[in-house]
Amino acid sequence: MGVDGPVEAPIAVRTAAELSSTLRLAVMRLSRRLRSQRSEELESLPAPQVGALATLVRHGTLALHELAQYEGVRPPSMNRIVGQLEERGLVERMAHPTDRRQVLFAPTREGRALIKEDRRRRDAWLAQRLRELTPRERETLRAAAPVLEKLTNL
Amino acid sequence: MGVDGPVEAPIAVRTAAELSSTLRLAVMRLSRRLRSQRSEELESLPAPQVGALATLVRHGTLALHELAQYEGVRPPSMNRIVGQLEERGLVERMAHPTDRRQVLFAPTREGRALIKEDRRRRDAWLAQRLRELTPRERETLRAAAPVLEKLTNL
DNA sequence: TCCTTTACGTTAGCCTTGCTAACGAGTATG
DNA sequence: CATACTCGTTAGCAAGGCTAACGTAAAGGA
Repeated sequence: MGVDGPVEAPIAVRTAAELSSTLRLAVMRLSRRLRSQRSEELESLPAPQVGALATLVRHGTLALHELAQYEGVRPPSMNRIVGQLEERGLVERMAHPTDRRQVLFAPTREGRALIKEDRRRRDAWLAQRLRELTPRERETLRAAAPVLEKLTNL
Repeated sequence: MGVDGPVEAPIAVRTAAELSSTLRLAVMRLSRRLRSQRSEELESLPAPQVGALATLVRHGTLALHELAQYEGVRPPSMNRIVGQLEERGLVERMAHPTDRRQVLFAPTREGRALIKEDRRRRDAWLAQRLRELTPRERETLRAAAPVLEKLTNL
């Protein structure tokens, strides 16, 4: 670690393989840093609950098995998670309009506020880092952002 | 699909706040995708063991408490983790040359090979995605890679 | 239509993994 | 040389994931 070249000559990215591995490393590390910038109120919430709540905020209303699938967890596990979220008043359950087997979950106003605050927090952290770049570097990232976004949809 | 240029009108990234949130979202999503591309041999290894092994490969030789710190885990937990890695022949323990309290851990040849294969796997996945971009988009990412790397070091 | 099959959510019970507390051995410090 | 501190380890506890099994609801076939 810590063997950085001079600032004027950052690591050259020439070959396709270099591009892959540099990009992979940077993205993984940056996401770790971002993940650690959790807001204080969410600190007290276990990670699985945060994940489920965030997914509910993103998608609106989901059945239990759908939510479990999104979170990469089995229905019984998700059952426990949403139970805890419900106890804290962060999600609410309701009956499916036509299929009475399904139980739908949606975030409450409070749940939504919590997630929003967390995003705001991470954005603020990243924004501060971006301010420490040169205008030219920011411009580069501005151009790259849509491409990175496209990459996640391939 | 558009041939070239901003025909698809991807999300415009104008303000600083937009840049932060777009970048944050893309980085988090991309890292999730990357994380899921774990190599088959590592599939069988629990995540904590993979993490510890990867850290050992990156840093070479570490004492137990250092490794625990890197992985954000308490010494007793790390103790169990390296015990399991040792059983599988992926790491080996040795005495500290001067301080007889400390126990040093280093990856074995096999452990190193496993992590290397995993990285190769993820690189291959990302490289394939990159090939699906336009040359112009790749060029954009090539310019952005060093900036992203710098970002992780701020 | 009725009977069988499938899907959904829930409960029960197990296993893994993290933690704190406590301790012995080794090192630093007065 | 006695005391305080550090490191690794063990023991025991709590949380969270999983599979198995079950009741209810919907879908499908004779």
